[in-house]
Amino acid sequence: MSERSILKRQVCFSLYAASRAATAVYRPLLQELGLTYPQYLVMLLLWERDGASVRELGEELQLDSGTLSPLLKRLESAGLLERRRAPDDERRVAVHLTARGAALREQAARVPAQIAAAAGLTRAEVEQLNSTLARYTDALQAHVK
Amino acid sequence: MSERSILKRQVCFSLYAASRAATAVYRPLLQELGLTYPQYLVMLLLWERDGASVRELGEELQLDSGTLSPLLKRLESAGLLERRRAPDDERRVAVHLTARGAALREQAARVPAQIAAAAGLTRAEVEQLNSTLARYTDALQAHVK
DNA sequence: CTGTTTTTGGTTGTGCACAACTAAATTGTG
DNA sequence: CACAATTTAGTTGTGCACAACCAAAAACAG
Repeated sequence: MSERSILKRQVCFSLYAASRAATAVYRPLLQELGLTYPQYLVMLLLWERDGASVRELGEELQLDSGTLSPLLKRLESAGLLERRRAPDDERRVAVHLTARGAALREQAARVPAQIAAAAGLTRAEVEQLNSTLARYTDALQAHVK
Repeated sequence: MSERSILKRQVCFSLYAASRAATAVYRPLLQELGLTYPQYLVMLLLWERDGASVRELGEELQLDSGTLSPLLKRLESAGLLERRRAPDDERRVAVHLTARGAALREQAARVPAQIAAAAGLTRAEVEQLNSTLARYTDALQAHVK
């Protein structure tokens, strides 16, 4: 293990590299849908929770309005969603799918299987990786606050 | 496990979130050194391999010149390094630390321990996470080419 | 009800990532 | 040697991330 480079010995770098490698695998698949990877994550949420507010999306994705506002604006001008001020609380902006946005779900349904094929990990390994990462993220986030 | 949200069930999102959470823990520590996280990675490499070329740095970091060129320019104007065309092959740009850049290594030496404290994983878990991530990244990268 | 505080979303500015392209230097081939 | 192909850095343009700041709406306190 000591022959690994200075970078590869650090978990942070492995994460950083793995995350970008995963995004690179998604890129060509999502390009067919006209989405970037963060846009795809937003759509995943909206397909399950149409009408979520910007704050709720940000909570799930751990992204602030400085990232989400322009991203949502791009999805809006692509005709996939609409933003409407909530009538009962005008601070909130509810994000609603258009028919086109909702329809995209069918096409996107094929994506996860294609990714899984590329990952080269067993289902059990995926489960374990996922849960270790979740604990790691939680520990780090607790430390920042 | 099925009560996890649509996002948290996907390894790709766990990676994406974990990577950003890790960067967020580094940020205040690196700010004292005047570095961003990707800049810190470049400095880690240079502290071990002063004079590496842009191509070599990009190979290790999996970053292309579109990312590295401006990043190196910022480190250069911060007085931490210099870029010199290699006399034997003028296509290559060798990146050399300045005295200030080399000296920063002492200050940076404290960073990894502070991060480890925040991670909340045992040494064995870190080792396993790291090796699973490396295999995952390799599998994904093989699939892209 | 009035003034303050909090919540919510937005804007601006900086720094990655990465695709697409360019230019210069080197290498390979007939 | 001539000249095509390759290697190496750099530039430009788009889209995240995130800090710092702002404005409007709502909730709260006296």
